[in-house]
Amino acid sequence: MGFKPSDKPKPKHRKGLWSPEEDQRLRNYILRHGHGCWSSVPINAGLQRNGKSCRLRWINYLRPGLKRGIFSKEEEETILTLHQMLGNKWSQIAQHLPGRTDNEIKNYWHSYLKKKVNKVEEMEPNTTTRYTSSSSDTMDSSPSPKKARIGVPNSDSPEYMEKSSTYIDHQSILQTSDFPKEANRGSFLPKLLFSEWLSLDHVNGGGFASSDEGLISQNSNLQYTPMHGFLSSDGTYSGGFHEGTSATEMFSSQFKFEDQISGNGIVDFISGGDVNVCNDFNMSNSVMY
DNA sequence: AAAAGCAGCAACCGCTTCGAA
DNA sequence: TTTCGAAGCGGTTGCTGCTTT
Repeated sequence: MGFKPSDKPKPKHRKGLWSPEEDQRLRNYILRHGHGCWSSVPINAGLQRNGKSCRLRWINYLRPGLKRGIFSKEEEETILTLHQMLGNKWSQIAQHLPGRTDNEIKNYWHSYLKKKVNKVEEMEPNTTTRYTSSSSDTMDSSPSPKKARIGVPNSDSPEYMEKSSTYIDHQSILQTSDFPKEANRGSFLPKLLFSEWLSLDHVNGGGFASSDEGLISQNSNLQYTPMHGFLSSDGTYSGGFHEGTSATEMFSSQFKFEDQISGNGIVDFISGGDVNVCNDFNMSNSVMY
């Protein structure tokens, strides 16, 4: 009996939705050690998942700085514009929507924007597709009537607009003659970096704790929700951005922070000099996962 | 009140790309 | 140059909750 090496049973990986405990384990592990090689993450973190699944969970839901909730009008227009230019390059589109993931954008497209575009095309078959939202249909453009009923601010409301932290200069994109090339390089628009979130949190007295419990407890009015990030005590989402921070302020702070980064890595800005904590997060010109 | 239908979203799957050996 | 493993990406699936009948 016995197994030949090739017959060795592969470890049984859990599938399906992530439990809060799994999230906690993964988050704790990555915040402490960085992800390094994803295939080793579930082993080291004590998870019965495969590395791919861990990576996806981190990127789409656990990664700090994620913004959740309904898309603002600006975001919607950004997606429409970029989709028109880039096609289904969700990751590239996501690079221009700080805090949004490619998966989220893709879902939003398939569940809502695609239909909207089709509707416009049906209504105006002779015109070339106009992706940008017309002002007349923004009020009925809520992607999820269900959610609108449960108190999520309307995307046109001042409250919502204020919370929206996405900014994109459409003109600058359109006027960039070689836009697709530039977009592929992702070099001309601000990006949301994990490091930005860390730095802001750090600067604002967050004192990036080495444990997740510490991280949360530092923000006493934040409540972690396993699926949707952080809820502030008033129930609004606070996915790593600071409420009331304008897009300009946010990006200028990001640029300042980026200025402080030399070379290709983040060095020694958390945990009092424990370089190993963060040197697995590589800094590049694209969104950091 | 129950069942059916629908929509949204989280997660999986498989292909491609990249980099190291 | 080739091979192989890891990461990235986009398409798709399936579950869940809400709405409608």
